Amino acid sequence: MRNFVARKLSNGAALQDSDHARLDELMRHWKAIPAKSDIISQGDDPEYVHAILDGISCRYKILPDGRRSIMDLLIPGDFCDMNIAILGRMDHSIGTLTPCRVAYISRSEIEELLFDFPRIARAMWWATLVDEAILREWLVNMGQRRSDRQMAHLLCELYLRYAAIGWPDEFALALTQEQLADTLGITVVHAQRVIAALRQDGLIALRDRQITIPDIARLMEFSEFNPDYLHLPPES
Amino acid sequence: MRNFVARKLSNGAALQDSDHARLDELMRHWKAIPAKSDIISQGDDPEYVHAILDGISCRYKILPDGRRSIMDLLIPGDFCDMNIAILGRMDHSIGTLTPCRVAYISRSEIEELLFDFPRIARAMWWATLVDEAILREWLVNMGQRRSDRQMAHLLCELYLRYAAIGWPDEFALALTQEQLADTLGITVVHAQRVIAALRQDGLIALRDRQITIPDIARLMEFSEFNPDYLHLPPES
DNA sequence: CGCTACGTTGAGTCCAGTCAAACGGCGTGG
DNA sequence: CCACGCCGTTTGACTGGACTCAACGTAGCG
Repeated sequence: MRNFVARKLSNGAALQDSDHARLDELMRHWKAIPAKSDIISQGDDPEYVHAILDGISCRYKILPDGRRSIMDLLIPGDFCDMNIAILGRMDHSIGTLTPCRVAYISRSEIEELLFDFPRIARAMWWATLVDEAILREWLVNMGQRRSDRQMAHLLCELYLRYAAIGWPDEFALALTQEQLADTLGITVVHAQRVIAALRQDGLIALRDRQITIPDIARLMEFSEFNPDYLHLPPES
Repeated sequence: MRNFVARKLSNGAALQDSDHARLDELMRHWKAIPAKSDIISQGDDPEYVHAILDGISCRYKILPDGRRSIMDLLIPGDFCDMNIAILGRMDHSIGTLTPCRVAYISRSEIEELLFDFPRIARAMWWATLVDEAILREWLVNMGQRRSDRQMAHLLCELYLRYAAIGWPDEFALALTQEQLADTLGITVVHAQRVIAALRQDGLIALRDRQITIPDIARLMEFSEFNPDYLHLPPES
């Protein structure tokens, strides 16, 4: 099984063999978590740092009236709570959307890692800053675009993020319409209509209840997608 | 003139006299920038790190059709581009909304600072992570709340952020309706109606074309404001 | 076989956008 | 000094995108 954490980080810094070896070691310990379970809950002061090895999870908050707001999608290679030690308590929760395999690493191991492997430390910084850039772009997306463009923009981003970790299979997104709706801040009913319209126009396709992208260039043009904010290395 | 950078950072770590002295030294060099000018533009690879000493500026992007999306408001004490060296080029711009005084610090001075003053370094980390938490809350705000609550929520946040740097005067926000509208992702016309409605209900007041808050507790209740995400120390 | 979760469709409502116009303050230049 | 233009604010009428409520379809599963 490939190490998607290493693949992701190598977009942020040129890792060497010793870095890869250490990362492989750290990913040995993992657990399987079913869909729709919390990895960390709001208010926790977690003991371990978690990284997604497989599946999709998300950062989310629940509002007083019960609505859920998804603020981040975490795919294989992403860290959940790298820096939470500095803030103390989690101000949001992290939960699985699909079944996930999640690596857990003790805080002391992380501290050693950052100290002994400066290239990895730099790549971790890069990853943190890219996460922030993604948040900013999501803000633009929600604030300024109509919901069909929003949906298309989100799909473009995920397509590129999967590409950036060298995902072996063709892009196929297994989220439910409710999960997509909570991410975009729209209702399930409206999400359904948006998806239907994008399908009608051939911008996306469904296979096995999963969303696929027949022509990424067309989808990017439709959603005015500019990949700069992902800070990926110039494509090889 | 008080050092708002030091005041802000002391919310994230207990600074000592030597830390304060060094921060005061670093803020010696500054320039005045008129309203509506860029401090850093998209695509730049800035040589200096900037901190706001006075006034309000913002992170923003311009969309292809000319609309502006404001993704962050920077008030005195906030750093603009702490970590941009790692990402290389700016994926957004930073510009003033009101006239500002902006300190500039060379990258090498920053590196020395982070190395020689571990308490400051830790506080900088704290500030970066709080910025991220604010972005996430803005995402919740835009996605899930109606525009009157959105506006109220934003005002509550700014009220607390000004309080957290020990702002000497009563809170009074000098942004135009267009600037607020671009921040919330609504139109100027609608921003005007929202402000008028909040005023009608006595939740906000205008004085000198500036927004003031007669009763912060009422405004917080109205907007379902939960201050946890700002990670401020328990109020003294 | 019936339950549950997810997806689909329709009708009506409402929040926010659009277009348009007018008002007030303020600085500038004739 | 006044006229003018600019900027930000205010108001009105209309439109439209997204929400609400409600029902039905469908596939998987105990």
